Formats: sequence, C-alpha cells, structure tokens
Amino acid sequence: MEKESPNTNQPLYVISVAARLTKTHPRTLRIYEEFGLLNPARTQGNIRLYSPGDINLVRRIRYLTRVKNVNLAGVKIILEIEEKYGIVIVEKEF
DNA sequence: GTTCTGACA
DNA sequence: TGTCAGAA
Repeated sequence: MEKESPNTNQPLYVISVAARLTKTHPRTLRIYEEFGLLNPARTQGNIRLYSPGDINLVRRIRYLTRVKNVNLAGVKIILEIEEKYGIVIVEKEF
C-alpha cells in the first residue's frame, strides 16, 4: 500500500514562517515547545524547523486554547491521551 | 536581517 | 502573551 505520511514530517519552516502560517507569535511557539507540546526539528545551528505536521498540531493547539479555553496543561493532557490510545480527540475544526 | 535563550512587565 | 537584552 501507499505511504500514509508523505511530507508531513519534513522540516521546512523556520519559526518566523511557522508563526505566519499559524498566525502565532514566535514566542508562543517556543512556549508550546517548552510545555512539551511540540518538538520541531533543529538545524546544525540549532534553528527550529517546523514540518507541515507541526503546523497542523499548532493549529489544533490554537483551537483548544482559543475556542475551547483550554490552557496549555490541559492541551498537553489531551495530546497525551491521543497518543496513548491512538485516537483523535481534537479535529482540525476551526 | 533572523534566530536563540533568559528575564520581566 | 508580548517585548527587550545580548549573543551567534
């Protein structure tokens, strides 16, 4: 069969681009990473590179925080549950 | 110009 | 969350 994840894991965007794509400030993206919500790849020079999958994840986080008023701790729990049980609690409904 | 980290209002 | 400083 076909590969399910094409380039969704390809690190492509630096933080400024990722910020524009998700309408988020670079600061916020860093905070997400500090919370363990995100793990973007790094270049040799330690520059963050966000993949399309990362971008999608950021949008889901924004949906939870902005629309559902969930704080980052709550988002973390939800994402952990998704991984643990292999389910999707948060769709990209925004 | 752009990114990184830590600190702070 | 946003802004600033100092360094790379």
